[in-house]
Amino acid sequence: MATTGANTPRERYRTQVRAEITRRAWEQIATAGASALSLNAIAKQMGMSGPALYRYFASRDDLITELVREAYRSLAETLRAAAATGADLAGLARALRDWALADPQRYLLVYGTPVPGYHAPADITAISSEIMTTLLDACAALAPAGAATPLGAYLADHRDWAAGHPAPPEALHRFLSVWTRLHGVLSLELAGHFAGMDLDPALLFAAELDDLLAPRA
Amino acid sequence: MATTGANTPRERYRTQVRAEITRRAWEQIATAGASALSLNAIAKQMGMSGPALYRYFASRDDLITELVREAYRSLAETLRAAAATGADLAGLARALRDWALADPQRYLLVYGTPVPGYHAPADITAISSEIMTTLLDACAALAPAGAATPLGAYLADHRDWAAGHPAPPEALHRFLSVWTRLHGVLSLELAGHFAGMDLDPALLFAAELDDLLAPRA
DNA sequence: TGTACATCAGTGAACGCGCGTTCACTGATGTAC
DNA sequence: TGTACATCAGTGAACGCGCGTTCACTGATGTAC
Repeated sequence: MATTGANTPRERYRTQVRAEITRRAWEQIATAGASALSLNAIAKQMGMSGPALYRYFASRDDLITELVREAYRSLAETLRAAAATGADLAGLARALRDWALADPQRYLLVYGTPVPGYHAPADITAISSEIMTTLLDACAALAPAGAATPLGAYLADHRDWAAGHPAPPEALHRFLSVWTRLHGVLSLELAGHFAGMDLDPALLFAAELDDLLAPRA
Repeated sequence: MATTGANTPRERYRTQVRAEITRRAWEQIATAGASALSLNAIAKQMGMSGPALYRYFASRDDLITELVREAYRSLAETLRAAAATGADLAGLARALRDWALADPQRYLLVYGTPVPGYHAPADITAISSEIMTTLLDACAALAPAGAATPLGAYLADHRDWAAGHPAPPEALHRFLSVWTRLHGVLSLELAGHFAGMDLDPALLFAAELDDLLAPRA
């Protein structure tokens, strides 16, 4: 018996309904943000009574956790797929931006303002490090990132988060730059901070990426 | 008559109570995030009945707008004060980080996940551009930022957001880099994404800043 | 193939809660003569 | 200085709302003999 159920009609039905619930939840989040998510509102949209949803999710928090999990999984899969088709770091960066723009609130659910006190379950942090690994691979595959840096030296001693990845310290450094810098442009774009500035965010993102890939002095 | 009231005892009392309301509101936001902010809860904390607050704020949205305004003003003032004491770009960056760490939710209220559909009043965007101006000044005061870049050329044609600031295109480019990159490290730090990675966020921030100030190839 | 039983999706009523906001009011503070 | 009036902070009751969640239930679907 596969643990990945969905064999019997009942199991198929269950996963179908669960999928519809999360689909409507995403719509709601896209419209009004994650804090406005309401089980009752979703039930009403589906023509069901509120309590019915408790057959599928133990609580509202449980649903949100599942959404966070879906978001991480979706991003991990998107990057993995891009890497599988031979995308380099630049390609992964573009895939990241496309993924973020496809559903800004989904990106922000993962990388945006956290709910104070919320702690993600362990399996989610595992997916998160899968994402990092994919990007780290792409960083390591690039030409050497220039001279050793002070931060590189520090990272040589603090590389547990890389989960045994054999990337040299310079690649670790590059990964952190890529992550923080792409997130910087992207999150300001998604938050609308470039609106009204008559700037094309795509150009800012591209310029950031070019600079990240350019050789250094 | 100064429009900056607070002359009569009643006016002084009014501004005092308003200040206490916003102070408690900040405490609440720091504890549970902006979406959990509740007028009734603040009133209860102050030993007042809920409706009493309507003497001071027309609505919950009104209070939140005032908090956003306070946050922008506080940051503008912090940077302005640092610049006034001769701080260069690096000094302003450090002042920014200190300000953000002093109250993470305050930073995130300004630069974090936006509430879909919320539009800030005009006076707030004015303060926002004051912040940009201060940073832009510091960018322009630096040694020339290296060779002209494609983005610099683009910015030469899209500089309305700089509100007539005489900075050369390279300085505009540098400002955007500073803004997006510092925000990148800082927001990931505040969101707790470096937690569990055994990394010192201060070092990441410092490395980002060093790289921003280093001369380019 | 048919019958007895178990599983389980979904309902409707109900609980308790806290929310934002309005309204008519009391009582204290300030103002004008 | 004292009195009449206006201003205004704060109260308490009330409205309507939607929330998450529980519970006992009905009825359909699946399982075992």
